[in-house]
Amino acid sequence: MSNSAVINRVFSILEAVSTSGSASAKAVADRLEIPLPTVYRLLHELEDASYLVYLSDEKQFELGPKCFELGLSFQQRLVVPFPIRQITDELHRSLGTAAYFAIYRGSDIILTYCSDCEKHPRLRPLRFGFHEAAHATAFGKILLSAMPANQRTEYLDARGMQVLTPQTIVRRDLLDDHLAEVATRGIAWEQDEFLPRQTCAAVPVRNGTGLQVGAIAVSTPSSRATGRTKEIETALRDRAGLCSRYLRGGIR
Amino acid sequence: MSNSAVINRVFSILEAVSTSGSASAKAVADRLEIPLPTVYRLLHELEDASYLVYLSDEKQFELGPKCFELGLSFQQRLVVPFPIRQITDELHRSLGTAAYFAIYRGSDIILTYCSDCEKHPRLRPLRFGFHEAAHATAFGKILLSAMPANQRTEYLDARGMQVLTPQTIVRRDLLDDHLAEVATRGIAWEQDEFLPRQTCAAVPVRNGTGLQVGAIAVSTPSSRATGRTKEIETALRDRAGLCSRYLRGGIR
DNA sequence: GTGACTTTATCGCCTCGTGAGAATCAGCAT
DNA sequence: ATGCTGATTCTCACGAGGCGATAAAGTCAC
Repeated sequence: MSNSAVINRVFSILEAVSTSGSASAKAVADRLEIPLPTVYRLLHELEDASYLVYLSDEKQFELGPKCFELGLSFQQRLVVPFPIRQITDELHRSLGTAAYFAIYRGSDIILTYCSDCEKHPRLRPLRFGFHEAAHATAFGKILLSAMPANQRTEYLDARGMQVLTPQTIVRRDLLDDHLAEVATRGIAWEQDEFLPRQTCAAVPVRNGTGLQVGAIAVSTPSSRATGRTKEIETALRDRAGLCSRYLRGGIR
Repeated sequence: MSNSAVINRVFSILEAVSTSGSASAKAVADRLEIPLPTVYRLLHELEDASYLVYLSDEKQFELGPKCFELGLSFQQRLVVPFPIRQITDELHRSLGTAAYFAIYRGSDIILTYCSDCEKHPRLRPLRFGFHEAAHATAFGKILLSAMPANQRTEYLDARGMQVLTPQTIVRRDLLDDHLAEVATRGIAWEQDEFLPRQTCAAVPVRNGTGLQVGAIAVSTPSSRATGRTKEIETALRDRAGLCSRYLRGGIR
């Protein structure tokens, strides 16, 4: 509603080129159902701004260097402090699971650090920058569990609740019950809800004022999680405390 | 000229936020001299599109996840084939210098792979994605030397010829002479022109049709380059040949 | 040179962006 | 509570400039 058509078009073009890898003017016009001359105009403006480049040999447009610079800038803005990385690494090693650190940002929670190895790889979709499917990930649930009801509704309505596995919780009432439990227990579990046969757990990290500012999490095959819940929970709470202490004071 | 004001404004806002790391609406308005209500409108459109996020606690806007996705997409588009990386790594090891691979893209040459180590670090500004200052870098000269005069003029006029060190060639006639020599010799040298006390060399890489498609390069402190020019040149030509052969055939 | 395609130029219509100004909201100190 | 300050949103009338059907020009392959 009430959005500038130009801006939407410009970004839809950028994204069309991005997902295609490279695209001709005509391909973009067809795909987005925008008249050709208009597409050319916008493509050229994007090219002038260095967000696109034109490969004249192949008559194709591709993403330009400015896109990479934006990505870099985003990344630099979210570098995780060394002590937090250390704590996450140590969690990874001691539990023998992939470990993650995620941080609040606006109304989202973004994965900013992964610690894994060949033997205990991270879940494929979980890389730096991941912020989707909050209802189906352990650290996403931490975010949701701390939200007031109306904000949670808004959040979930805006992004939807995708069905990722048969176990994904998609009924809103069930999710609310589940999140209430997460909030009281101070730990979020997720079994086969994001990826089949994979289990995750997350615990909130707080800053000096006691506010949740992020979460520390682990993932492991569900087969290796059974019988270790107590151990994992203790390890997570332990490391979350260390992170919170660092964010509170600086010194350990 | 004759550019859409909206589009320029949108991207200048995006870049203002990017360079500031985070910025309030008022700061953006002041910096770009755009009236406040307009800035708010555009900021919100960018927010709706997930190119910005609004941190309500701090009343600040920052780059959103879509920016990172664009950057990722750009990066994935330019991944260097494994054999080329191997050749560059091997060059790095055998010469004891940082080594680089850069590729043509549109009218630019973009650095797509760096091979370095603690002992032989790359030049700081040269990271993946680097494409500036073609007149002052060895692989940039490779690009320029292969351009017809009018195209070269256009290129240099568009980006200017920044003075980076006292040795940087900024007189167009001198550069043309220099590039003519680069073209005939098939190797580009750069001594203290990009960074003081640092020397680079680059040799073109060709594809099956004999067209230059990129360059392989090295950098080293100028003090360690003297007396080794022949050795470096041979090593570079050697590896460039391997790269070209790979691009020509696939098999080694 | 011919045909199929890509890219640019033209141009009047009319949308839709624009920004001054004012109202509203949010936070904070008194 | 009560102002006070600064951030944010709303309103609205003007007119710049985006839009796209159409057509012309360029480009390339065979």
